[in-house]
Amino acid sequence: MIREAHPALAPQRRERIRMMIRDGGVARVEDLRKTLKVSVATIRRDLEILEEEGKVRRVHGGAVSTESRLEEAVFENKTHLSASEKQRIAEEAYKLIEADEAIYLNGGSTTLFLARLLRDRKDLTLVTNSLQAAIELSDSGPRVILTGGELRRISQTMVGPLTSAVLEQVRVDKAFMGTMGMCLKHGLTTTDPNEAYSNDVISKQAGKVILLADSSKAEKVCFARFGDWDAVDLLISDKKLPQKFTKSLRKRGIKVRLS
Amino acid sequence: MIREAHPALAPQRRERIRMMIRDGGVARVEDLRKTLKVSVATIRRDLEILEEEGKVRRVHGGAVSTESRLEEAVFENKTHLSASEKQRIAEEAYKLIEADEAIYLNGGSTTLFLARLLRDRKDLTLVTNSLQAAIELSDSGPRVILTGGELRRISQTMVGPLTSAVLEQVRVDKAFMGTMGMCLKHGLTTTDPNEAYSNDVISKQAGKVILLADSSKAEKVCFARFGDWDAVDLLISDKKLPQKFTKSLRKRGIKVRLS
DNA sequence: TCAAAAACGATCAAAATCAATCGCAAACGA
DNA sequence: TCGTTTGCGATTGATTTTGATCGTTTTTGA
Repeated sequence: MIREAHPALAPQRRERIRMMIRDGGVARVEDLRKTLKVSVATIRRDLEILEEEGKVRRVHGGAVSTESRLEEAVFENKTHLSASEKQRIAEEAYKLIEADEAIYLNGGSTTLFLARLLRDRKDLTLVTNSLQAAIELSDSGPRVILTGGELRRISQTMVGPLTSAVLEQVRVDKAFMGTMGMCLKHGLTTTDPNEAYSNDVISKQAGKVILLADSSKAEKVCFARFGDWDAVDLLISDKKLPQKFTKSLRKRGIKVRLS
Repeated sequence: MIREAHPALAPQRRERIRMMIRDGGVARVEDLRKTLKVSVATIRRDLEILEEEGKVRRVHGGAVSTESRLEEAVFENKTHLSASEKQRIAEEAYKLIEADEAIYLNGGSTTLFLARLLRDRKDLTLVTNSLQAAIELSDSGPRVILTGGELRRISQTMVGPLTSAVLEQVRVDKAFMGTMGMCLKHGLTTTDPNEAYSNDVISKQAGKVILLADSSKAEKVCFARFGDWDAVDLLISDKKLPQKFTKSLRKRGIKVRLS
């Protein structure tokens, strides 16, 4: 029987399960097994304990949350839509992060996936305007710096003029940015002008700007424009991204990586 | 048997272990052994001592922090310790809030109770450095403005120099402040200097400073001093507060209300 | 309604971790 | 100098955790 080299401590693992179930509302045993890299037996035992503690309720195939959290339908649905693409994009992005770097994550489901990968990276400094990312890393992981500002409920991010007060005082090596829309002609767009403004500010403070966007975002245009393609160093997307899109960007000197 | 040339003194080593566990939330025996270059037996003995002192909780494979949220029970216990007093104090404080006001809440369990009472107050603007308060009100309630800054894991608050960048740009009608210690002689104190500094800054930006502290805080002194009794307009506490305490404050022109 | 598939629970063995014990070496005081 | 104390490392048997197996139960879909 081969055991993991440096397994997480049991309470750590259970806490993570609890978080996943709380945030997602539900979790399947199989998904937990893959994420945590332990056997289903262990997952089941953990769920049993968590159920005794009243933190989750077991059902056939997994468990559901008892601590009904904020999680509104809108946000969650978006997270699970094309979740596997987002996961792969996040994993690809993770490879770019070197030791002791300072990075920025904005709000959005793709960047949240990336945040979850940072749990064991105590060497990093993470700057973010995403409340969800902060919650995810609130018990362990990198040094976390929140931007502050007004809480925008629908996206669970901090935005507005106050945000830039903090942003202007930090420098990050890499900014990983999710976006709502990316269009060759109209550039990068999101729904809220305040959100756009924050993205703009941090782009200028970042050594490299790395755009994380699955193919569903291609040629979409939202209300508020931010940055410009020129500011982007690298786009990480999935294989369904139209060839034309990739080509055009590369012609402009923007690297494109498809996971 | 080969011993290290200049081994750290035992208490030094234990302090280091305690710090590592506090910062990281957890530590495994094997990792500690490699870091500190002593045998596992020694690590275990140290953990045993630290557990007796209540500083860590041992688990199979290592130990977890008792101060972090990982060990939910402890945090919850602290919240529930004299919970009814805190609840009543919060309710009393709530009565002071008028329509359309801007208020500030710092971190702490008492202010968290107050935050929970604000769920239906869409007219208010809430400024806070407490992640927990923000989560509590993340789906509905007042306009929420977070201060930003570095996330302090133990208290789940945002602190440090970056915080003041935002704080200096806002004005609030009333600041509701929890504290760790209040002493007639040594003033108001908390455990972390950064936390203290944030409290200081907002005190100056507030129309009225209202201290929320149950009687267990009386005559307690912690490490980092903030503000001063002169800055406080009103103290809300419970009936167990020593008479002498109440009298002395009133003589100084500070209102005291016992719920 | 029935059969295949998936998930479950119980059980056992391997591996990691733990606790108890011993002995050594340095520090200390008489 | 000598005995005592203290801290540490090593050994060994016990305990805990984990993964795999297998028979049973639940779900799913025809």
